[in-house]
Amino acid sequence: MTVRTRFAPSPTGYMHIGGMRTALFNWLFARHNNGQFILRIDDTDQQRNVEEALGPILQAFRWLGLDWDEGPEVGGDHGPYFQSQRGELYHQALDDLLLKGKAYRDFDPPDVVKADREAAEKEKRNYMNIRRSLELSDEDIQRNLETDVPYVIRLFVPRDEKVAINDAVRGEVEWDCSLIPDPVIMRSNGSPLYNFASVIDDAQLKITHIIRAEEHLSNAPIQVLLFGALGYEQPQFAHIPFITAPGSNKKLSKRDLQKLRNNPAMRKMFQVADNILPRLGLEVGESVNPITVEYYERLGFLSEAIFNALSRLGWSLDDKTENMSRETVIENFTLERVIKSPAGLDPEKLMSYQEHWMGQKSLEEKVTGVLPCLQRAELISDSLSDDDLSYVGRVIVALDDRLKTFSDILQFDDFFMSDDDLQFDEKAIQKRLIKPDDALPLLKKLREKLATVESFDAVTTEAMLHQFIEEEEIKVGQIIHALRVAVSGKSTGPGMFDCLELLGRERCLARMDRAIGIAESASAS
RNA sequence: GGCCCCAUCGUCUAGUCAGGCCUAGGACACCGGACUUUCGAUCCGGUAACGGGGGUUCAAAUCCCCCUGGGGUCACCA
Repeated sequence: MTVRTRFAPSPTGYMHIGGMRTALFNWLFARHNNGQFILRIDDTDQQRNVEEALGPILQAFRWLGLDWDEGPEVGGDHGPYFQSQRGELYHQALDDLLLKGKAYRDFDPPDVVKADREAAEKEKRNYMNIRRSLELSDEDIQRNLETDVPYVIRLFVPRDEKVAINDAVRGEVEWDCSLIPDPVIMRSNGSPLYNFASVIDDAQLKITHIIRAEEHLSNAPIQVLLFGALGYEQPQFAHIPFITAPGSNKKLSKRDLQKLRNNPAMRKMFQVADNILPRLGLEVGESVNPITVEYYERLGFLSEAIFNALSRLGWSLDDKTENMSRETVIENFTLERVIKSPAGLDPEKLMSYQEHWMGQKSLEEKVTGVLPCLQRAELISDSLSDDDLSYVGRVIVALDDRLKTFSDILQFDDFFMSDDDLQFDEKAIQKRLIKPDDALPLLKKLREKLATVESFDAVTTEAMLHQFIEEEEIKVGQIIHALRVAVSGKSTGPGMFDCLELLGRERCLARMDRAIGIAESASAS
């Protein structure tokens, strides 16, 4: 039998990282078993524009490299793949259940049901719905229908039975039906509820394995009952652990976005977003934040890294392998190696995957990755000459592994700013140019020497600087920090002489003049 | 509260089903050292865990029971 798995996102306008991980496991299981992965869209009661809200979600799938065999854009033999278009199928199933007596119309108005529930709560007993409508005669029911008395349809739960699943990750889990109230499967307005629609869809789409997050475990008994009542075979369930916020064991939720900001492990991710996103013309919000996939794409993370990190949330290959390619994960992914306990998202671990995969990238790939960031931040023009490209390449070579995400290039914007626009870090100027008494005189002397050095390549300037140090009888540290601040505006950066060579003589001298001017006027006042 | 799930270093996890190879392995983080003009990187080294209590057994992280702790879910949401 062909393995078929699915993921059923609601068109919300963003892809949650936890949902992405669930989708990934479904996709991996399908790919590992040469099966099919289906995307189905849960767009019942959607007010917003579905197509627009679906865009970022499909984009997240494409970015991560998760292709789907059936679903939006690609179609398939089991469609439609939008729940909103499957209404007819739900009603056929409903009629079937009603006919077989497996479901019934409940004419109790909502306030009566609510009162029942409150009464049970008050008496501290378990609420079970009172099946008053089951007492109705056929004539009563007929009359109710003719006079349009509103009703919902409930599944008739056989209270003397037990339901069980053999979960692929959790093993045998059993529920006592005597504790399960009859669930509503169709609203009074005629629309189906999730638990019901989902079962119909899964059955009709011939889904063999339902892989979903643990929070759905309590939906399982009802769905199992539904599969049985409809005469469908029960699919294999696999309830994978949900993802928790760093240092917590609570489910990572979009509702706790503000709380996450204060989470020590997440703080850095938000700070990066606050600093970088505006420069890219974006801002932190519902759709772009550390728990959405778009955040990582926008900030120039590698999809290989996110794929790797997501794979490791609740799954491992063995006792030591951490860095895995898509192929390796597909080849080795089994539900057997999915863990039961919650999986915590660790931004630092994620970053270590990112560093690993960035290290695998060629210079060309890095240039390509960095360009959109530079262009969006208007640090480089949209029409690039070969010289521009090779300059970006040389900067990246100098940056070496300081470039961890593509957007990190913005931290080294001094290579791309004009000499007049360059911002000097005030603290750095203070510490390196103003505070040491000898800094300014030395820097001025060095400036004159640099102006006359015959070539401005890294080797020559380095040799020159060492000669300068000997002549002045100083240590490297007494001049090089001042030089760095003067030339880049910052106190840290790539190798000093690489920086000089990249910028070239004219730009270095111009920047040194500006820095000297700033420092002098600051110390004068 | 009912039902259900879970429990190994600070974190993610290997080991649990088929008890001994576990003086509990790896990774991230952290601490120290080396290198270094800064930052970063790299290389060496180090600290650090089986929630508690009972069993079973020659032997328990692993099997059984109880306790404790944490979590999920209880809609005419998905």
